[in-house]
Amino acid sequence: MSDTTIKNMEEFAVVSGISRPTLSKYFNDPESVRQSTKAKIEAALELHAYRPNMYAMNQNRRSTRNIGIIVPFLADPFFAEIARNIENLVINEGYRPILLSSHGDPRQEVENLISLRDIKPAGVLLAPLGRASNIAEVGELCSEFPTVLFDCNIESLNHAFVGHNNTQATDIMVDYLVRTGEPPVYFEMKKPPNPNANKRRLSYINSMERHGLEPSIFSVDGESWNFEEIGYSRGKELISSKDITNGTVLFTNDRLAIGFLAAAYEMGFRVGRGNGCALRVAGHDNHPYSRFTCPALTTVSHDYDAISRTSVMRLFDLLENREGSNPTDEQLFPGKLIMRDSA
Amino acid sequence: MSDTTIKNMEEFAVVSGISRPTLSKYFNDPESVRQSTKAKIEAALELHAYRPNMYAMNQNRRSTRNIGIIVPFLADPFFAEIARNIENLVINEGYRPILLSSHGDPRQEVENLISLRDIKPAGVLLAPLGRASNIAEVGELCSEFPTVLFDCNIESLNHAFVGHNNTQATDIMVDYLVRTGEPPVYFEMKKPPNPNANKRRLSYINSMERHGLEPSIFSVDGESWNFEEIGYSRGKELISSKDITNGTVLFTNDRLAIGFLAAAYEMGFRVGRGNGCALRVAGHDNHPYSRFTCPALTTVSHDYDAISRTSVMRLFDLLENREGSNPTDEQLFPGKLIMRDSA
DNA sequence: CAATTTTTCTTACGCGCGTAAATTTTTTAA
DNA sequence: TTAAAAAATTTACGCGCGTAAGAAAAATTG
Repeated sequence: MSDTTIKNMEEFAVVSGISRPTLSKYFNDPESVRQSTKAKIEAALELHAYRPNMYAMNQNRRSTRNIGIIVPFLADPFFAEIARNIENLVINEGYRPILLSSHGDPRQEVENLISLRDIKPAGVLLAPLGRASNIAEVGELCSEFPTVLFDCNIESLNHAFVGHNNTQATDIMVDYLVRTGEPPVYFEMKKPPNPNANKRRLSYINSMERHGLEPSIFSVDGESWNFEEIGYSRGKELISSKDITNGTVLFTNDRLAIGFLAAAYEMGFRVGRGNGCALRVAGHDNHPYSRFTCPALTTVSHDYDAISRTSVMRLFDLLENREGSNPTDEQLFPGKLIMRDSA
Repeated sequence: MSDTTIKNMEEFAVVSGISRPTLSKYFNDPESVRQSTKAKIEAALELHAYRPNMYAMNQNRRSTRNIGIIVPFLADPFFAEIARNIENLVINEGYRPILLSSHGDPRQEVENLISLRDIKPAGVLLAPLGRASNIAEVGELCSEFPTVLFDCNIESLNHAFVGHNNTQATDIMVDYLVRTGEPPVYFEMKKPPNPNANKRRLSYINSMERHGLEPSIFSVDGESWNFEEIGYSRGKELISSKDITNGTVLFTNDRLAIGFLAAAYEMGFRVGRGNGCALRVAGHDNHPYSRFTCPALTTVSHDYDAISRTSVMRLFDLLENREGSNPTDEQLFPGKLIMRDSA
């Protein structure tokens, strides 16, 4: 590497012997110039470290290569994993992911949407908070930039969406539980932050009725994203009051189940499907920690890979051809039963 | 809101009746203009939605208001929490946090450092991967931008650092365990990705010797960040081979302990300090999930709040006054014993 | 080899804003 | 009321790059 510091494209044009407009072309797409000049440029690049100024580039570009990614709660390993997947896919497309978390707070979500506008993203991948989301703001964003919703749909927007088939997933779980033991009662939050919970509850009810069984639902208080805490404290109450002492409990999501398992353990109730187990417990999501609960949690997994891959793919469809694949399509991927020791 | 769309500061100057240079001043610091003009501007802002183009701003500014934040592994709720704290503090200072995760991969860490350069951050808060970090690259970044390291120091850089007092924290845990039961054996990874682990091991050894006890260490294989998996599988092996059947086990970190607890549970070993418990288990970090293990995990907490607050504070010290508070200082905050049921 | 196509070069302008200098206006102090 | 200080205005240039248009050079074709 040489000692001369190149501070702009003009200077790099001099040392590389390539004109600035051609360099500009190269940096926007290395394949758009002749092989021989590409080679020259890259040779010069080896000698004189230079990178175009991102702000100057994006100022004039019709479109930046930024892709906004908003998830509702990054401290949840579930979303952290999905975000990580999506980030990598976006990078592989030669774009620049900007990851933002709403931290479970609708105001933060709106803040994030505003931040995104500053960044003038080429497109955005948005997993909305759901029930609490500011639908008007989200709708505006969707019409402002090419956007794909994932994980949680806002149906009134009638916008491109890819996610998990909550109905089918709950269904196979109920089937499994009914087939292998006591039919499940259902444990959920009265006001779930995420509307997927509604789909899951309905699916539970339908499945139970299809089996000729009476649905039974515990709707507990709690509004935040502290699911483990809610599962733990409400679970303890229900066990104390003898509302739950045996049988099978199906939880809206793994995190509630994780909290409940802690409560059951603490109160001396053995969970599992073996002899001497009072309770069976099942979750939903295949949370990264569900393998390490005591006992390991039986759950339904999302098709993480298909969902993230398809979200990104559909976004780039939008970017390249706005008329392309039906932009209001909802695309769902089936869940997969993960049998472990808890049920 | 009016129907006229303002597309740049020039146009906004016309409709607001304020000159462009004054507007520029206002947007860089609303308090830098007279109250009366500030009021006029904000009145106009109500009528004509306008936001300065971020790219054009940052292109010419001596310094952007971007603050880069790099954490080693965002899918770990531990870092997710810290990152969330820091983000909020940065926003409160009127800056713009850019959060990047290295996903446990040193190459990704270098990628992140390079990405940061593009963004021309005013400053950066970096929690390095540690042992695997590319020290040369990190060092360059430190000299290029005002930087504060946190969580994990790279001592050879001799750079501003704020973190957890691993030595003291391990010490109080060993004290507690020795005082209340069997002295602990130590469980760690042979090649821990994070060098804090070395401090903890040394502290364990010292503490034990101070008590006149023989240190005993299990160094298990495994190099990745799948700590739970490692704790689980290695734990199962050690229990099977009867290397661990009773007594007290102190783990380098909570995530290893979480995995081990799952293994112990599966193999029918009861953990806790009550009667009928074969094993006591203790962790380190006060991981967000450590409250919900079976049994709840006794651990040592970082002073999350002080660490994130101080990191941000010291970065802004650097920003405002490069000569200020000794930039090579290492600042440690003591850990706090969290007694729960596992030990 | 000439004719055609493709690529590069030269020239020039614009993006939206920061910022400096000189001037004018407004506010504050005396 | 007047002088001094503070703030706003006008004017003008620059940041680093995108991009358009016409000329020139290089590669491809027959």
